[in-house]
Amino acid sequence: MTSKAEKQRAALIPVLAEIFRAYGYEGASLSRISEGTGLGKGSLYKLFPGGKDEMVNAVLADIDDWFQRRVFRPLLDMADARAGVDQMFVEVEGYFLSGRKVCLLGVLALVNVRDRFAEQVKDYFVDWAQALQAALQRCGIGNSAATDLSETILAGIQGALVLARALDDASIFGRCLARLQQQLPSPVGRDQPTDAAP
Amino acid sequence: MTSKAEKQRAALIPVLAEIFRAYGYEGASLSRISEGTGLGKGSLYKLFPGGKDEMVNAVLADIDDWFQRRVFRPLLDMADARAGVDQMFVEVEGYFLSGRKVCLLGVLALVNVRDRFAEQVKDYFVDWAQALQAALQRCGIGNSAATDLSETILAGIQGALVLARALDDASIFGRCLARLQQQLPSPVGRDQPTDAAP
DNA sequence: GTCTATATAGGGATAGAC
DNA sequence: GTCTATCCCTATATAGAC
Repeated sequence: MTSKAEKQRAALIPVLAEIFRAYGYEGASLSRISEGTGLGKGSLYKLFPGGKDEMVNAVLADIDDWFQRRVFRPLLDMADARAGVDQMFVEVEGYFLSGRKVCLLGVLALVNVRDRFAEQVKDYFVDWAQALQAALQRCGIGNSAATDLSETILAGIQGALVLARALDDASIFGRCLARLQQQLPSPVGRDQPTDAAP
Repeated sequence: MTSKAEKQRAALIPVLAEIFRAYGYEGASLSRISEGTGLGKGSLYKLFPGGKDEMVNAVLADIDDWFQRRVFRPLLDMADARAGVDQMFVEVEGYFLSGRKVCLLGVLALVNVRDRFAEQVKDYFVDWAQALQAALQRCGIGNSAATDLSETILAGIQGALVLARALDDASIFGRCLARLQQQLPSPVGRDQPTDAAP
């Protein structure tokens, strides 16, 4: 049983995630990783023989797992679809620390190390889009409208992270999420305060 | 007169922009730049004594100039504010090649070389947000609603680029832009086909 | 299991030949 | 003005001491 090493590996994932998030793949040098984790390079290679690539893959697997459990599956499984969508917004806001953290998948999507992690990046967004689309349909939205809204919401979230970071103003993230949520149909017996103003 | 060198520099900017866009700051090595521009490192340093930093700054200045002329100033100056906003969407779609190119400012916003270009990144988005907000107000939208919508649109554009790239599907970009445009008030005598269904 | 030392490659940057 | 050669540093990765 390599349980010790496995536990250690698992404990490192969040730290590694933070570093890759902050500096990107190329910007996250082993020295920085060594400094951030408090482990020498030798130890790092014992735990991740594949080097940075393996670290990123481990981080991506962990992120995927988190989203599957906390976001995608609730969207697909919850009896009350609308509640699943609402939960998604709550989880997402928490996950990105209300806009102070950036999306590693988004970072990897933009730069051209992308080709190395393209499938995982794509799968992540495809899974999310499909789960959200299905939930929106179950909310009573038509097929193509649900696809559109799902796309709008995913793009809106990613863009909110970019903008919050660019303007160095985390509050943008919450506001964007709230407006995206307003585009949802009212959950029964509540009207949307979008158009008619006093 | 160093006009020759200046012209050469100017001609290089778009190539450099493409490289930084594709690979990010850290991923754009001088070898890649040398290969992409067809110039040796020596020549590059003659033209940009400050190295990569100066190259990026030159690219950012060029981008800023382009957006000022084609997007921000029209938004601020055109008598018909709504036409200015419409032009923005057209220009943006063209600029990002309908979603096949990514936004360098967005890339720089996400990774932590960011601190080095933070002001320029911030200024770019601030200028855009302010110009758009002003135009939207002139379209008859209330102050705070215009701020909200301006934020939504900027985030939506950036997010659409991320998503298009992540899913490797450029068509996403156009669809997202179109939906953002639908959130604008109707330009007089045309109704929004959003809510009322057949 | 951890770190230090080291191998090897590639990074940015400059000097100098042409 | 351009490239080649070169400097020095940092990067990744490994080997081996403890």
